[in-house]
Amino acid sequence: MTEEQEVFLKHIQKKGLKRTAQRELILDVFLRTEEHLSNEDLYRLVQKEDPSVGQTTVYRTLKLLTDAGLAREVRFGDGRTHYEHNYKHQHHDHMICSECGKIIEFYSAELESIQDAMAAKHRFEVTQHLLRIIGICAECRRARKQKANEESDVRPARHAVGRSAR
Amino acid sequence: MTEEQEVFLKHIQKKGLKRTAQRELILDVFLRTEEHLSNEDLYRLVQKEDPSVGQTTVYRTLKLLTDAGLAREVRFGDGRTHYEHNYKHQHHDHMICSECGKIIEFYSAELESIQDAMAAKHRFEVTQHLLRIIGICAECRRARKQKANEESDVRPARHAVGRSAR
DNA sequence: CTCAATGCAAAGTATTTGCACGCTC
DNA sequence: GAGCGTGCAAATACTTTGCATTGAG
Repeated sequence: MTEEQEVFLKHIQKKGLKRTAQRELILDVFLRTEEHLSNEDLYRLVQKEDPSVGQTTVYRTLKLLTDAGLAREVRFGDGRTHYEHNYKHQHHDHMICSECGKIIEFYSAELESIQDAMAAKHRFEVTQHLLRIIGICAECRRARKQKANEESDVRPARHAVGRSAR
Repeated sequence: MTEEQEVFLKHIQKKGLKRTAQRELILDVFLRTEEHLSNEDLYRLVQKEDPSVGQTTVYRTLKLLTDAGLAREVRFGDGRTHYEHNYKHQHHDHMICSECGKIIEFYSAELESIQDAMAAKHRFEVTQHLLRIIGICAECRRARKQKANEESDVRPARHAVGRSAR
């Protein structure tokens, strides 16, 4: 049994809840997937292994995993909630490319310590923090630049490019 | 006319849109309110001055204001989108008390520069960033401590306190 | 045997869209 | 006058809840 499963079991027992096949399957699939999963994503993956599992159960189990400290909720601002591993995973932050949707994870000890210092200054006890940097990734920038060059046959075009929303 | 109104007007004209009483009222109410407004919040405030304005219009106008650079979307993770002033307002971040819901705004130049450095390292062009620190504010901590002291007549209680979600 | 867990359908939220009518430009 | 803007109702999208049934302890 993995450590995570033990943590889960302990949580279940402490809360007087029950161990069920669905919960174990959902946990299992979640653990196997090193990504930012939305409810829907996880639901689909679980479905592949047991089509009888309902979406509601996935919703409920993800909350449970979050409670147990195995998962972490992340909202990227696209309307749905994503979950990522939280057990023995170093805290990290995200850069999101608004062009291609790619998510880059990064970590900076300096960032963390300054955040803590800011919190301390306001005598605020930190439970968690979330940093999201939105912008354009290296690849999309390159693609963009290339396109601009192709167009520059006609006109230098040194103005800012208007960005499209949503 | 305030600077903001000029910016708005210019945006409207540039886009070939139209100046309407509703848009002006909504902008006006928004500018008067130095808070994090949800759509609903703004809608209610606008309603007080003109009950005929529809909620849809508020939704659409807030998007417009965001486009014009006057407002900024902020998602605190409670499911709805909030808006705050963005014109000539220094970028700032938020600490959110999970106990009382209070929002503390703060700013750190160091944080900003490290974020920029991290982005540069990944050759990522930053459009915007959002930092949210969730925890317990000074007041709620005090209240909590006091309560703990009152209870300590019975038992020293030096264990960690379990936090409640949502 | 008791009470939690599940799956379905229905109910909630928050937000967007289709449409007929009204109002700027 | 042409086309955008508006308000309403309906449609969406995501998530939660009520309920009868199933299953774990």
